[in-house]
Amino acid sequence: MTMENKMEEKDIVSKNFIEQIIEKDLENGVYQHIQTRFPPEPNGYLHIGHAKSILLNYGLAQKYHGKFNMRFDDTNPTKEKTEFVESILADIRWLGADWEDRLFFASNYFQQMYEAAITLIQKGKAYVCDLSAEEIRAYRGSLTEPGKESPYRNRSVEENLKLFENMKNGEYEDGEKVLRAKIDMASPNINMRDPVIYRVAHMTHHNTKDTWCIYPMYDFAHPIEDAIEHITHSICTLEFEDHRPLYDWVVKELEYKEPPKQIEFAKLYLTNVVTGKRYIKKLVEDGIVDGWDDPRLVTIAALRRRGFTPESIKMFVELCGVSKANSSVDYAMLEYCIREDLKQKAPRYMAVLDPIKLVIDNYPEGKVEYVEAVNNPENEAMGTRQIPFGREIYIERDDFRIEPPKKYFRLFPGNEVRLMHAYFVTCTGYETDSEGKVTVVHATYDPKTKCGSGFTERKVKGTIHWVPTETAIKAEVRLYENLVDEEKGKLNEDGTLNLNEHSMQIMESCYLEPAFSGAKALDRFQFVRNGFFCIDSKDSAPDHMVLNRIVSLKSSFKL
RNA sequence: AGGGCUAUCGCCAAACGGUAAGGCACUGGACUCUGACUCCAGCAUUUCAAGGUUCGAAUCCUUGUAGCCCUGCCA
Repeated sequence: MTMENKMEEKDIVSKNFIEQIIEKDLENGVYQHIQTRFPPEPNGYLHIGHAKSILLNYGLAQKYHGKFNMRFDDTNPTKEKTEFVESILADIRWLGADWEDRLFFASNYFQQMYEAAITLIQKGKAYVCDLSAEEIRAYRGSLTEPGKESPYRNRSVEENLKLFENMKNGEYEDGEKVLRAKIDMASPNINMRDPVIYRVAHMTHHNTKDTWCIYPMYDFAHPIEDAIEHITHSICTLEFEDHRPLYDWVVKELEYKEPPKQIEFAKLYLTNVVTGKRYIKKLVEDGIVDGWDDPRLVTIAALRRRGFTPESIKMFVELCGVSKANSSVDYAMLEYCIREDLKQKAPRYMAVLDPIKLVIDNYPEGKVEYVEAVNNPENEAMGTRQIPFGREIYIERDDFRIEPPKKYFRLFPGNEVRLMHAYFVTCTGYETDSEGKVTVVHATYDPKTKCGSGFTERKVKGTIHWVPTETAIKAEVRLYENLVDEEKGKLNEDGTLNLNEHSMQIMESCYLEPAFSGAKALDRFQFVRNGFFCIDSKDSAPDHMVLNRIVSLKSSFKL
């Protein structure tokens, strides 16, 4: 069954709560169409959690024949960089979310936001406040006590208008004055206690440069951005639930037709994995990882470099579902998705990580023959390849035991196994060095048992991988494991992380089939559980292959 | 005068008063030129707890409990 079929099956079974809201809105004529958006602030790289939001918003737009907008929420020049704009767009493109010609910047709406603020002032719903940041905090009250009103709360409309214009014209220092919404200082919701909606910041903005020295706050800007773009369902994460009354207030006071509605869902966390922009940023800045695309991270760039496909991430996100319950998804689910996708499209090659020489004593010296191997038994369209076979080959050290444990059915003295794509061989002996370490394994082969010969007279329990000694390609391999936080994937109180010690292993060497013609470039590989490798590439989409022997080494056979 | 949100299997997650879907993980077994894949079987008499309403409750009511978020001129 294909991934698509599985997904379709799921769709039949249930709809998530956001889909239910949308369908009800469409039925009741609240909206004639639906429009969603993904609105990141360009202050870092995207990670797996953002993928959920992107794919959710894009998927919803597709499902209900609506539109999906890309929008940078760049209302705070102190944190944003153009560098991040580019990386974010590249990641979203890679994920396959298509914003068509609708790429927007909140900063392009600054004029409209400025005018909206004036509207509020004229309606007596906003005022310029001279209190300092500290004073505002003090006046705001606490979680259990109401706030008290600012002495500047009742300035006249005319005075507010003048003062706000002065703010815009740069007549005040940063922090000297702010514009506040006039709502309710006694509200149990702290966000409604006359929130600041405009602040002064003399700073060059990545997009608008020095045009403005006042910038709108998120709570004021976001509903306006959504309304301007005719967004219907403004989907965000749980921590904004408390902001929804303010969102609705802005949209109502500004009298937008068919106002957007905010819907919140739970963020995606991966169990024991460092998620969260803030934490990833710290790892990058502290040099604990090589960069934003370090394969041990779960940024989109890292997952791509590590070999995850857009399809696998899409499948993962859909499998996780959408709800309002805080949860942490098992990393095994992500691994399942990449296995599911790659097993159809990755060629299955052989490789030996820790080699031991196997000499087939009854095979003619100097003879080389080619055996034919299917590239992917589950996908015949991938064709076949020829592998040179000879008297001496490498096998995996772990595939030979002098004293086999119970139920071990690979090579040991007297036992016969299949060399994948080649012949049956029977182990006849072995050599060791002075320390007892096995250096060479001896065997004999049975010419009748060649792959493709149709030989069925007897069977073997084990099939092992091999590479020719002469023509194998030697490469350095890095086996990456997750950067795991033994606690919760979050920082400790003192700012440190509880990282595992073995977040990366480096293998000295790896012997690969000659099929890897571009092997000189292949100095780095990544390991995905159950034997999926990909070529580590910063510049292009990674090539994948499946090294099947790893499957048994890493996963199935537990001694 | 605090407010908001959430609790269903080890992990996600359906169920919308009619008798606990599905996926991941795990455990058996079959198959196998990859100990993989695939296949088949198993995996919540019970939904945070305790009461109540009802012929019938995960769903409604009451009272608790636990977790997450909120006191930026961040988003």
